[in-house]
Amino acid sequence: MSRQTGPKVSRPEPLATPMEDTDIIDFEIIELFFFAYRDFVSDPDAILEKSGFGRAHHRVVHFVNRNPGMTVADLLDTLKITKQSLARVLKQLIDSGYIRQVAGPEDRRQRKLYPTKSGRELALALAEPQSRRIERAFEGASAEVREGVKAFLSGMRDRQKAD
Amino acid sequence: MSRQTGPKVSRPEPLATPMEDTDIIDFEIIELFFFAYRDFVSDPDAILEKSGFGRAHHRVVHFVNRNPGMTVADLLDTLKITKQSLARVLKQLIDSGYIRQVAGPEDRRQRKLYPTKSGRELALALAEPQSRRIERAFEGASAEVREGVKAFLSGMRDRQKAD
DNA sequence: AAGATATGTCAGCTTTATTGACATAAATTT
DNA sequence: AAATTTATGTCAATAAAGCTGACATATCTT
Repeated sequence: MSRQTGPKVSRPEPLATPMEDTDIIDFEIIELFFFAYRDFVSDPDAILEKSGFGRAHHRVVHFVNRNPGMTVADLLDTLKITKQSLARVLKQLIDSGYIRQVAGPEDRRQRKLYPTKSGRELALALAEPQSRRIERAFEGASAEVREGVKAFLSGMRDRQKAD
Repeated sequence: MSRQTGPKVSRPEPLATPMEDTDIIDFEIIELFFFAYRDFVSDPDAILEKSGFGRAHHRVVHFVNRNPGMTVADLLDTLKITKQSLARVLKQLIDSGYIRQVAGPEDRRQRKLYPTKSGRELALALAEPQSRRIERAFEGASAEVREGVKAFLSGMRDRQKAD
């Protein structure tokens, strides 16, 4: 296929030894985290594709339900995506009747976002399998471990970057 | 803008109350997990974009380094993506000298994948900030909590689905 | 010899993101 | 009042990373 035709290039030797955890690198957790998240989002993904929505819609529905009245700017800040990326997704959710916009009572430039009843239901339906998965993962865990997991996940976040 | 022009459609009322944790839904962990993962992958993303690579390249480099000699089929299985999706990314990594293919010694149809020296270095460079983040998140955690976090992450994975 | 398997490749499509440019309405500053 | 800034929306083009379907090749198995 790519059978080395041109002038012979000396290619570096392949390494056969696996990369293991070292003093400085914790590959085990890195990998566990990857698999955990991959499967964690697969539940809602399966539900969403029936409605023609994707992961991006899920995030928007989730946060608007958690913080009704949040503005578009708040949402951009939370999701760390661009305005244009959000726009399409948000428009579809509004057109489908899952989210409503209301002009801000003080600042009328703002568009405050609220879930509708069906938006609330969608958010709950999406969260349910994830929540069951979490409960399963906690099976047999002590209260200390449960709190420890929360602290760990919280500690994985970026510290506030100047703004 | 989208100023309701046509026949008046009665739109559902917006809901103003936030969704809180219930007996059945654990929104807190769902959200912590989202933020944790978002920031966790942002470190390598920043490194990768300098080389013109993306998240997909990272995953391939990681797993080939962890399991040198794995085949293309193994990788497809691990990443749960399609052959065609993998092909483009893998080709770029091979062309750039980070990964080498070697025909299987027993089954010569197989292409066993190995990292080169620079492939190993890339994998380590990508893992390093993630590992520091993990260590930071574990600060002050007891051995029990550390084990509990691993068990939790492991428990979040899908159980084996029949194959 | 026939069929199955592992891989590669071509062509086209979709989703989710990106950037840049510009428009509008409302609030704020001068 | 005029100018500027802010919050939002929108148009156009692009990119990354996935997808499906179809087909080719080499190799192994029966």
